[in-house]
Amino acid sequence: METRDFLRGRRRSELTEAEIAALETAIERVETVPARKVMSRRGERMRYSTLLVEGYACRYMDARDGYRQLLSYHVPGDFVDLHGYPSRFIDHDVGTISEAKFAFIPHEQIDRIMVDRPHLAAMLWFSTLLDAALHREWIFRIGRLDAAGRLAHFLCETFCRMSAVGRVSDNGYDLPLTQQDLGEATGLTSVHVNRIVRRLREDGLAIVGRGKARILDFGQLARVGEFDSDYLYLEDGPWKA
Amino acid sequence: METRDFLRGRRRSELTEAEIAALETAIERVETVPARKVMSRRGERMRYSTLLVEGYACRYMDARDGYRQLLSYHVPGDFVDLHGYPSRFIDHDVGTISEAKFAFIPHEQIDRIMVDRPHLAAMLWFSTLLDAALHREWIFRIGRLDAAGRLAHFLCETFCRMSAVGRVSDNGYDLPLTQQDLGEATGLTSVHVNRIVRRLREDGLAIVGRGKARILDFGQLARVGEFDSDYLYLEDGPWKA
DNA sequence: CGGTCAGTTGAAAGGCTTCAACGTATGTGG
DNA sequence: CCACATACGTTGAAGCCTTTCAACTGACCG
Repeated sequence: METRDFLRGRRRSELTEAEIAALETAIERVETVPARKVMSRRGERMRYSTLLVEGYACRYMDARDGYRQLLSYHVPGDFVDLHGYPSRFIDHDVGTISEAKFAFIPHEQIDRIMVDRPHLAAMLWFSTLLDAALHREWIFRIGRLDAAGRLAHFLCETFCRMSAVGRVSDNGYDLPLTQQDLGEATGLTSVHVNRIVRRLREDGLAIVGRGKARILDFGQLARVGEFDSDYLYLEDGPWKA
Repeated sequence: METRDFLRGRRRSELTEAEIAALETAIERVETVPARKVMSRRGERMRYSTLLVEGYACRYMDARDGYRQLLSYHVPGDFVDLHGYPSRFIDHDVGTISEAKFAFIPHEQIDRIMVDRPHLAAMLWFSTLLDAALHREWIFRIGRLDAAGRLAHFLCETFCRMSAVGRVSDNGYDLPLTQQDLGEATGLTSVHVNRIVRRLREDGLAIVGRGKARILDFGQLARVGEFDSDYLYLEDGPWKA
């Protein structure tokens, strides 16, 4: 059951047994990829899409001067490059953060789903729109929040998403990002991320470091980050007070 | 032919006559909406999706302190809130910029397209992924470029998109955005936008004002904004030197 | 012709970056 | 088991890009 976490914890994602089985049989192979490895490159022709089964990955773009901008962060259950299906190629890079396990689904299999299973097709479409909603929230985060707000918002987001796929215990979860990575996700320098992480810790909001995050005061963190989990389309959980 | 501009000028968007006809007959009604009017509100239940036929619109989110963040800018041919189809509601606001004409397509009609016309359905899906690609570029723009770069990038993007749908003449096009709006799109204040617009003009790159933009030196503007039109999936045009 | 809204400009303040050095953990080879 | 390399994290000081605050201009309109 490699598709176990696909759309897990999301509203409006009712899949029938038959649909889950269809998705499962569409998988060609499952592969484990080392940490910090490029999976797909900008402009590359895509013949399959990959579902992240275990581990963490991200999308990113490179600026001319060598700086990176992270575009999204992915957790198990995310259909990472389904964006390459309708257009047959992708416009950004995809890479792993930690060691990760991917299920490969050839595009011909998705073609068949489009023809035979309109509802499952709509759910695949839906999952790419969840990414779009995530992107919009990142625009808001970077465009309108200050450094502390950006970090707080990012932490709230990862907390909720990890919780939805059962990867949170005692308000802590794996977050294998360096301060450099966090800066590339939030449009900040690693130096400034360092100072903000420290402030969040001193203020008792969250502890970030050593590949882990622990949320100490979600309510306060959500206030600082102007975070509202609606855009994640999650079933009810601890983040809805 | 209200769907005349749908996917116009985009690569990988071959629609058959029958598909265009099917889309055309899916339209329930066409409506003209005044400038600066809210079309859909965050959290609203959606029963139809709208195709922008003429005029300009945008997506946006409000921050607590009253500031807005624009999330995308829409030109004729854009299927603005198709994002509300698979999930039945939207997570952001949509409003007009100028007076605009919309074609309304009920979700039941899209359901039928999903069942009867898998290829057209894939094209609808594709059009929402163009939005996602746009969102990613906006993240990059705001996260990694300075003020001049952000404005330059935004101008290159609107220039290319307007050109693709035949709304550019003599390198000039309608851009009915105030400097305040431009600031909300780029994560800047209107005061700073003013200074940058002035600099772009003095440097001979572009003239922005009075609801119009004119590109004087696209190559230089693209360099400043680190702009590459790949993500727009456009047929060849003047922007590919 | 006053009122409003967009645009313009100057001066001061501030948040974040830059630069640079140092600390700390982990791993590897002699 | 220590010496060394490397990568990540920490801290301070200086500088700059952008914001903030404030005032003024110009265009349009009832």
